[in-house]
Amino acid sequence: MNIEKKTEIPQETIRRLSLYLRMLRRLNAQDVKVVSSDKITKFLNISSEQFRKDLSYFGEFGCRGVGYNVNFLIRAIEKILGTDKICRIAVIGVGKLGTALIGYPGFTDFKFQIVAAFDNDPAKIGKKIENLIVLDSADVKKELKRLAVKMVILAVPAFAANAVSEDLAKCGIKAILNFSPININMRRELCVSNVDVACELEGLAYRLKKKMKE
Amino acid sequence: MNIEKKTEIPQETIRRLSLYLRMLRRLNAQDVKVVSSDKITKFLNISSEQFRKDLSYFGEFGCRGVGYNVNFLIRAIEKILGTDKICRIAVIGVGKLGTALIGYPGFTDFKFQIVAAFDNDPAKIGKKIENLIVLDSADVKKELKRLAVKMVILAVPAFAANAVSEDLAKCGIKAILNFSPININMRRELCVSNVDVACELEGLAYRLKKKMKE
DNA sequence: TGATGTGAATAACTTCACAGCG
DNA sequence: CGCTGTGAAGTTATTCACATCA
Repeated sequence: MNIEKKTEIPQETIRRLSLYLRMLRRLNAQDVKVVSSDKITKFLNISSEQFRKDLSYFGEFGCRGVGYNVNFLIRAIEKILGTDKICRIAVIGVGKLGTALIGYPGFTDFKFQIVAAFDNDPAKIGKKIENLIVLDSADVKKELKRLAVKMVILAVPAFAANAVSEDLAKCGIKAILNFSPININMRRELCVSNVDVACELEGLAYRLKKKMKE
Repeated sequence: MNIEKKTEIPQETIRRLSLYLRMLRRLNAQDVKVVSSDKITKFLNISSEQFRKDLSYFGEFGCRGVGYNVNFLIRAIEKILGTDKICRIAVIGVGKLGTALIGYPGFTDFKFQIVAAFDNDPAKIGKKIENLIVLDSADVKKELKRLAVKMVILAVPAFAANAVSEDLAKCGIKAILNFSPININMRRELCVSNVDVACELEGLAYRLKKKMKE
């Protein structure tokens, strides 16, 4: 039976799996071997039923009356997400944000590897950032194919984002994490996730305003 | 009648309002005066009904048979979000990411102003980043009160995030945009929005894997 | 006529309540 | 007994279908 197609899996379930994973890694680092759904979700603002339901879309991972084996569950969720194998990533645009992301320390524990950086600014091409030589954006197609990169982080200025994403789609990129403040044109064959600082701040501003009124 | 309490407003509606706003500003920059819900949503992967429904929670903003006045709608949405007034923000942690955010060019068009930067590293305190002198984290309470800051961007290492957020809550901060790779302890009086690069990449990895199977 | 605005219908998600099992 | 796993119930969000009005 196709375990992942029993029913459609909620979007949010996937996001929460990431959170569970992070928490589980923390527990693992603290040498916790077994943990209950209550414990895992205690600091995540998520109910334990939600946790169990989320996992239930993919199978059974716990021991009734006992809880979950931390190590086992980490591997299981990594496998579900597809992050059990090394994932090679390129960064396009090495302005301040792109540069910061290349050096991002939050990837420890993760199998994400940044293997290339690109920019179209001649002043930046050839420079070294962390362990990477900045490549010419003009060579994106050639280089990404050579490096077998499937996923990129896009951190170029707004005006360039759409054109770059078109190029990326053409050279076989399937997933883009977009930090440019623009909603890039969604082709159906492309997975895009937008991180938008201004949107987040606006959301906070709204909640803040609402809270003040109460 | 309390226009915002007719019914509860979906979380996602607020996020989408931000997207509409961005699109409207782009149209405005192109000197478009009036626009239909179809046009606005065309490049956003959102249905026009959704757009109209989202606005309907807050009132009526269009002209039947005609569409929406771009300028008027921009102001209306800004007012809804509470971003029609200048919003003063502090950045805590001026590592690479914090520094990049201070110089973030995506805030043009917005009324967000970064008015202070803090770090606890003596090597960084007193240095200048963009137009700001980096202040000592020890003075957060005093300075944020003085500067009337209600919202902060948190970009400190994971291990420090929770302690800092506790401090912030104590000194009257009401909203945190958290870039630290940790879910900070949600006090009820605090609005928190987490931006988590690893989670986003994991989400993409999952969608990528799923797409490959099809 | 042509677009908006909105109740009603549908779909998606979460919570509940409890059966199942170590 | 305790904690997991899960249908059913309840809640929330989206889509539909059409009344409305410049």
